[in-house]
Amino acid sequence: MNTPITRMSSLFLRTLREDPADAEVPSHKLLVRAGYVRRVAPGGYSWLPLGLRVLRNIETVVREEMDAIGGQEIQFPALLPREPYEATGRWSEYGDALFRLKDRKGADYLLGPTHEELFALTVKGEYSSYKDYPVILYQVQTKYRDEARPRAGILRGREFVMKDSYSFDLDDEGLARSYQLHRDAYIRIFDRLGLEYVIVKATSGAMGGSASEEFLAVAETGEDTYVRSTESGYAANVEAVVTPPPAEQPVEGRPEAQVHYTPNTPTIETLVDFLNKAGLGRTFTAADTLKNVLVKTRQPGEKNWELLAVGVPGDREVDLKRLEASLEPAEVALLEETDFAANPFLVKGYIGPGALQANGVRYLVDPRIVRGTAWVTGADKADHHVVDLLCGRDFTPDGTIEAAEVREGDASPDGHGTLVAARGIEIGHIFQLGRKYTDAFEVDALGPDSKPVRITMGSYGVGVSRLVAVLAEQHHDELGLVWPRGIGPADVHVVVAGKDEAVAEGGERIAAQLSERGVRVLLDDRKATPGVKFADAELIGVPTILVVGRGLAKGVVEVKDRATGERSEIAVDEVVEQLVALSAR
RNA sequence: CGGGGUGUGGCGCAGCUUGGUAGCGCAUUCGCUUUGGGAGCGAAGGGUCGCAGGUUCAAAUCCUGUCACCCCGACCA
Repeated sequence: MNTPITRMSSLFLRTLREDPADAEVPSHKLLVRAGYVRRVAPGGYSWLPLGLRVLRNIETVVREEMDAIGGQEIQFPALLPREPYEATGRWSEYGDALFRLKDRKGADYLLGPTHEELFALTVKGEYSSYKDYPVILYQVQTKYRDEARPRAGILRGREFVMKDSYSFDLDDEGLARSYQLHRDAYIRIFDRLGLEYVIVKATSGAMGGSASEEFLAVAETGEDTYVRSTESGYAANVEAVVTPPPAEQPVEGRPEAQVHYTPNTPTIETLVDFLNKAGLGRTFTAADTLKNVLVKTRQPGEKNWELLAVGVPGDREVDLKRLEASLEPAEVALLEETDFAANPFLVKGYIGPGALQANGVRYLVDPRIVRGTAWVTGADKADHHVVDLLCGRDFTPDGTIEAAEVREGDASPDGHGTLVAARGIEIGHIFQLGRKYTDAFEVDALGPDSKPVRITMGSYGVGVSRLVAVLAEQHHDELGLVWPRGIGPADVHVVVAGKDEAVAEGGERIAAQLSERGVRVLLDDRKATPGVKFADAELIGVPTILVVGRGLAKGVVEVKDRATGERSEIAVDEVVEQLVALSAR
């Protein structure tokens, strides 16, 4: 029960009065200023004593909730051989984000970005009967990703701590149960941490698999954009929004497509303007036009790029993130001048479905472009557009693709309400992987009928180190950090304010009493002025600040709530009881 | 990889245009004063000015090259 007292006089800590020059977001500035972390390399941070405590506290919450759903903790090396990742294709599919290295013999290794392969192989190695399943295994481990651009301090590093767990089930119902268990556990974890977050539909990215949701912490500084419906519970990462298609229309009896001479109309805006002045007897908007954007794609491991045309309504931009998510795991790049030169049928600014399909270019369109819709689009020669080009009659796309930007005010995909957008930071991601990995390694259990059953798998991640920054992002004010109770580096920060011996002894005595009762105490016993100590206490962000100072002679001390700023004078002989009650979780 | 920016004591910055013995604030050390809101006075330690080459009597400053880092965009816990 007796917890050690942390003395500021000997704590390995130096706070900074000024923001570090390289920090932009509040969490980065404050965690560095308050002495929680220090930068060592781009995307690599060392954890100093206070920071490490917060990290460990978060790990504890995560472990408790994982254990509560029957998860069993194990630990793999971060340094892994190439072969398992070769077997699942991820050695190449993961792309440049994978840290690859060679040992002295020239053998390929990688630093694990996530461990589906190893877990699948391990289960295969140990378990062989249906009686062994289901099982949930997890680890809390340092992961490595060669991020193109680490940023925002520990929010996006190249080395970070992740809790990753994996479920193994005999059938889809079992997988659904394991998925739900994790979903519920994550809700408990993030609730306990006092986070504001949303659960959104997600794309599965490089992991493969089907059902997938993300937990996004609400934060303006977040890198993910998500949308939610104004009227229903629908919420999704913009990358995962599925566009509801309009009704098809009849093709018979519709006006013929007509090519018009449209000089000087290389953009949608100039085109619409021109048509509306051309006396065609109707008004056009950008949404009546069909914009064809050319990109090139390359499958993982391939050398050659392939042309792809994407058709979207002219009033919308192509959202590259959405496009890439749709084409995963293929790489996507915009065309360069040399590509246009090599394909003379592509007339920049006037590309239409005709030339694309005549030249065998794969042509995918936005789901809004359904059979019977009429479009204004390029006529494949400079300064010419075609009007009334009818989908299903004059052109037939090779399929649809989610690539157009999602906008606030768009209809919600579930048919209820419209969408609004906000930003978030991904803190958890849950996947129903299915059998991608168990197929690769032939992970089977022998069923009751003595026939093999292919195991189905789920994978679930929590960004543990990222959570330190996310908490800082959501819980701070202009003075510094404000940790939720139980998560911060201490429960009570005792400030000895005053130089005389009695005050110092009073602080020591209360600190000792608190520690005997299991309260984690940070005791500021430094010979600094009160102003310095108050400022540091506020910067460090322990939830309760206890000031032992001039009131002590009258038998009172001051308790300050860091979050609300509320102060109250409490009798010395009652304060310990009160703080014990406050700090009990 | 594209665009923008920065490299000067531990941290934050000035000096560079117009070459001439490297400076300020914070932090650190010592002394005295001070002690409920980042104290005052005095003293002190600490810098290959990112690196390499060039121009020059002389380079932090000008020229060339190079490296690193940060920020904005494409990847992800």
